[in-house]
Amino acid sequence: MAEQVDRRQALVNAAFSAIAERGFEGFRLRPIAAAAGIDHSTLHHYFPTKADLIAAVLQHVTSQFEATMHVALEPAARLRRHLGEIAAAVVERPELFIVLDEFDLRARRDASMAATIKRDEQGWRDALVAIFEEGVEQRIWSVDLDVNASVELVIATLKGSRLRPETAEAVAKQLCDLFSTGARA
Amino acid sequence: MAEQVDRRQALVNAAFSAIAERGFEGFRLRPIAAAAGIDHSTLHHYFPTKADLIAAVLQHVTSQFEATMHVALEPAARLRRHLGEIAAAVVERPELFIVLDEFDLRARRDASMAATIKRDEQGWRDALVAIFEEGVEQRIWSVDLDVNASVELVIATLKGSRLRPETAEAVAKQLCDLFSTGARA
Amino acid sequence: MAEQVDRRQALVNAAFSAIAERGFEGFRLRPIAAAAGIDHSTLHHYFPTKADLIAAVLQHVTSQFEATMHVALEPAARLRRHLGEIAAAVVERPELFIVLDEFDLRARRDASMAATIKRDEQGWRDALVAIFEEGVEQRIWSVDLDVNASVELVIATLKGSRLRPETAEAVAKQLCDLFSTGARA
Amino acid sequence: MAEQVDRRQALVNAAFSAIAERGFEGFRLRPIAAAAGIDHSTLHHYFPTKADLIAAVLQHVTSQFEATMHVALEPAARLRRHLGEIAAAVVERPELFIVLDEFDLRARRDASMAATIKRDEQGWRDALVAIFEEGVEQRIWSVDLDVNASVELVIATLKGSRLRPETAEAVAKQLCDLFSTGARA
DNA sequence: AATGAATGAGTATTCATTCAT
DNA sequence: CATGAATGAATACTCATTCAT
Repeated sequence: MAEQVDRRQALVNAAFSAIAERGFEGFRLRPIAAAAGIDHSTLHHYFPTKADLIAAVLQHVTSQFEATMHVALEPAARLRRHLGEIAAAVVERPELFIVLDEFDLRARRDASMAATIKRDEQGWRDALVAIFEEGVEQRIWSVDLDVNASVELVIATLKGSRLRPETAEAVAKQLCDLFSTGARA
Repeated sequence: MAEQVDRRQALVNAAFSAIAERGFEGFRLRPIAAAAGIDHSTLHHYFPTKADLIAAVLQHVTSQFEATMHVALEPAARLRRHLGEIAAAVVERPELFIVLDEFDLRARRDASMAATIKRDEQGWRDALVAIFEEGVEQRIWSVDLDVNASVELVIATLKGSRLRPETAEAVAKQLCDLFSTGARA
Repeated sequence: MAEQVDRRQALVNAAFSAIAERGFEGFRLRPIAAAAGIDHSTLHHYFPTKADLIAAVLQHVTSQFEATMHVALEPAARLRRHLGEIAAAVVERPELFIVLDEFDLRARRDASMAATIKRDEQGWRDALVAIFEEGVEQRIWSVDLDVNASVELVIATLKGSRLRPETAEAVAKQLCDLFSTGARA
Repeated sequence: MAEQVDRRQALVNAAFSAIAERGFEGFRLRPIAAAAGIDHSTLHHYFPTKADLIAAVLQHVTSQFEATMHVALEPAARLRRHLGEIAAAVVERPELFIVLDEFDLRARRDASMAATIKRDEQGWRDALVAIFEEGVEQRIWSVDLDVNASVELVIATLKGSRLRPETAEAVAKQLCDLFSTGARA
């Protein structure tokens, strides 16, 4: 029983690494099976089709993004903490975000993949909305602040940082500073 | 003579559309040739290898991004104008940005592609640096403004908006507002 | 288990016949697979590349030339017997020698093939050297006999007979007669 | 007019070199045309089909083997001279003999090629027959000498030497010595 | 559960040849 | 004469999937 779970997980891990390194374009089942130490036809016992394995990888990836929101903190600090943590994650585990990018791009042509991603992002989006709404309520930010646009800005910025991990932290900090103090002389 | 150019261009256009619609993963030469109305072996007369065609598509894509900087404007207005124009382009021609995303992702595994993209982006990066440096000089923005981080923030944000065209304009405006006035109450 | 060996052998046999009949120039994999009664892609299950199949054919061919030297015989008789046996083989199985010729020619441009052939020929060459050295020692042949040149002469003659099987036996006999009566001590 | 002849010859020369270096297996028309400095479709103006060009190469090769028999010499000396000259040619222009080998092998599957080669060889064969018949007549060699077998032996030996130019001269000398001392009347 | 043999549709690429110019 | 565009049949090789064992 445990074997099964392990094998499945080994396959998902191998698939994840393969996608991170070579993208979907060069994603082939045989090397995945080989990396997991099993015959390539045995792989089909665990994942009947290639799409099934890919779906499992997506699950695996999204499951790593349990919202790390620190609700106890006041909004500005919470935003800073959140942006910092994600930027740090981009630096520490760039493959995770590379793979996410692959999935984001693929979701454009795969409805079920798009749905999974959207569901997963909703939690994130809601948490960000909460930050900004609380911040406005507490007069940290102006009542004129466009909450939705701010949320999308944060999301877009973080997504856009994924391909350049080396700039992720500076970018996150800069965005945070703009929200905190603005840029005027 | 004109025929040649047309055929080549027709192939590049067909390839561009195919990548926009199906990504690199499903990018096959036969349908491209068919879409251009020629035999698939004739395609190789124009582009000896698949990579050659892809390179031509990349050229075609990057050539559409002639810097649209309005140097006459003062820095803040220039930034606003620039962000607005790109956001508008994302809305009007989302495929262009989708394909750019495909190339960005592919560049991670293809050095020559990475070089082409980097060269192309350098002009953009330089123009943004100029905006912020002039802005700081003219005391529009604080001398403490991290110019490089700001540039990367703008780039990351715009790249991150590519996958969600519907939010691109609001996001660009929000970023611009933060630079102009900040968000404080 | 037996199936596997049979299929592999069937492919090698079919490949051998194809090379004998049409040479390397017209050597294509599909007809080989068809002759062995399998799909052309299944062929790649047994021989990943064309070169692998060709290498197997070479092995198969060289393995048929286990030295048929009769060490018990005295040198002159041994030479006569050897020449006679090879000439007879050229007559009985001309395809074997045709294919050998194809490989000899190909070896000029394929180092690993050249190595295999050379290794295989070394045994033959050594056995011939032994015949002539013993013959000189026993004063059957003159001490002035150039052993190496004699060995190369035998080899060249036999190789040169491959393309004209109908003359092979007369040629072998004639060469033998010359050695019998013309090189005496 | 002279241009035409030159172009044709340039193509034949280029084709000859290509066959010498890569054999028939890798013999392609485009590189031949390129080597001759013309477009690949212009080649078809001079040689409508690939086979036509190959036939011209064969003509070119066989034309280089004008019998170099020195009829004035007495038979044994004539044989020695002839063998020496061919062996020297093998050493000096190995490509010529390599290409001949390619043609010999190909002639097995191409009747018209076989005919051309046979016709060309007939002159050689006749000259060798004359040597041995005169030699027997003049009691240089025994009346028991098998003239035809001797001729075929000479031919086989020389053909067999083609693939090993480095041994050609020693082999020719050895064969000659055997005839000198071993077939005496 | 696991294997390896088998499949067939598909992949880029090649090449002799033809044809309009 | 010469060109380059165009063809189509062929070529080795790939890969997800299936099936008998």
